[in-house]
Amino acid sequence: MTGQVHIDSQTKRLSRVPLKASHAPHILRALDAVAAKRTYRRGEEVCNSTCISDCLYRVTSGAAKRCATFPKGRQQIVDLLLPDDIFACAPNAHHSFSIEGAATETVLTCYSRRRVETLAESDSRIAKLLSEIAFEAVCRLEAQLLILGRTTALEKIGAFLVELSDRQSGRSNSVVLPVSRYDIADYLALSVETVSRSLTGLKERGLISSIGTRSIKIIDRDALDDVTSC
Amino acid sequence: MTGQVHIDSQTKRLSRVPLKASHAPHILRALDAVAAKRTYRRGEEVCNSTCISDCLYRVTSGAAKRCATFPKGRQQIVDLLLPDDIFACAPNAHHSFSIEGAATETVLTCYSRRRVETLAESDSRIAKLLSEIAFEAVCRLEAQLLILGRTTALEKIGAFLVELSDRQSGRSNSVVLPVSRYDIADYLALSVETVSRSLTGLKERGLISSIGTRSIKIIDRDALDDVTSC
DNA sequence: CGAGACCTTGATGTCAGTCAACTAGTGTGG
DNA sequence: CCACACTAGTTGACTGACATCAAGGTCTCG
Repeated sequence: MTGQVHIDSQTKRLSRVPLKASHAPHILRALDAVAAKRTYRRGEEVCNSTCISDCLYRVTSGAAKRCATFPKGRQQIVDLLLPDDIFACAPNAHHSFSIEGAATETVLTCYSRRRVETLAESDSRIAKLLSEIAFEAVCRLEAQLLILGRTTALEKIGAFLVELSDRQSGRSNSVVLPVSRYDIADYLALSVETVSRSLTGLKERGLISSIGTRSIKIIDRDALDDVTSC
Repeated sequence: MTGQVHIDSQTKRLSRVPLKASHAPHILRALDAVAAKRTYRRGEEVCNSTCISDCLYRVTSGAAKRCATFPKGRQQIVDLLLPDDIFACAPNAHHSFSIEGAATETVLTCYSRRRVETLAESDSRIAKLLSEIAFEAVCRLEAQLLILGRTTALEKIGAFLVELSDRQSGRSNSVVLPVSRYDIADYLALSVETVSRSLTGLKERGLISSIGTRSIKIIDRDALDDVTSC
């Protein structure tokens, strides 16, 4: 399917390979002529689950977040959408979700969902594409679930950085944080303070270094993997 | 799609409706003639992500768990499969999953995945069914994510019971725990002791009562929802 | 310059993990 | 039949980690 497992012969460790082996974005891009592009600012709402959107979105640049709001106000980010991720705003019986821009500038390409679904009925490749989109969503959610399942904040932050690094550039050691610490906190179910403290903790241990507040360099990836694995 | 939102006029609260509005199990059941049934015992492995299975499973009775094992031994249950849930064992680049029987007796119906996928290419209803299966998986994962995202153990346990109640009988107030406390702990990323303590805590508050160890009655659902919502 | 969002650090209380002990049920084999 | 081992569940004592509250710092934008 999408993404493959490679065994790094040196470290005998499962190395992460970006999941972008999918050709779904490529196929969708063929429809860009009839698609609409829009730029969203941080916090600007793309859509929410009360209004059933007739759109399929592809992140072109920046980042979007799908978040659920608990009755007492706390937010939980359920999915972090990065460039080339495709998503729709499905209604959900149990919770109300909203999708917002998360980076300072987020560009989304919007495809007519009905059109794509109609195409899917005659073209099995499009149908397969829809399955693949869902499959990738499952993969992202599983990955986040495993991050949330970790016990300590350091493990969560470490795993988050590793995941982000994999999803972004694949092999490079520099990670760009597209979202604020507050969003990271909502993503990891931590408080902002703990996020901040954990990052400085990783710096003090010499595992990462920061270039500004929004860019991080992974110095000792093996040690980071050790911290991460619980 | 699957599942609908009803507003309970009395309580003005979003009431949960089972997601089983899906007709996917129904369609698949039409294939039961060419499907294989098997019974699994607790802990028995159905398949794991190293061997790519050519099967699509439907839970007929009992319960199955999809779990990931962290390097240092801890287990995280990533998906809890209850009767009429459909799942496959997809390979995952990042983690190794295994699917095991979780109830004492779990019956799975196994369909040929290749056959279903071939059917999907000619029959758009089958293709849609595959999308729907994925969509339901996304719903389950999102629900679990929101449970894991809660802060206190009481909230997690409460939300877990509510979710289980919804997925099982819909409206009845009795919840059958198909899995052990240990599995609940792995599902909620808690320790067994905390699971036990939280359950007795809910009992002491008079929100639930237990009939044996594996069956629970929800006494005060509103109060349980209050505990749950953070 | 001031306002506001974003980030960091410190002090403190609470909650959950860990270790340990105990009970109950279940199955096995002599 | 009983002794034994094993699994499942519960409860208690203790410690460590995270949330919370509070304060101060940095940056951007009007």
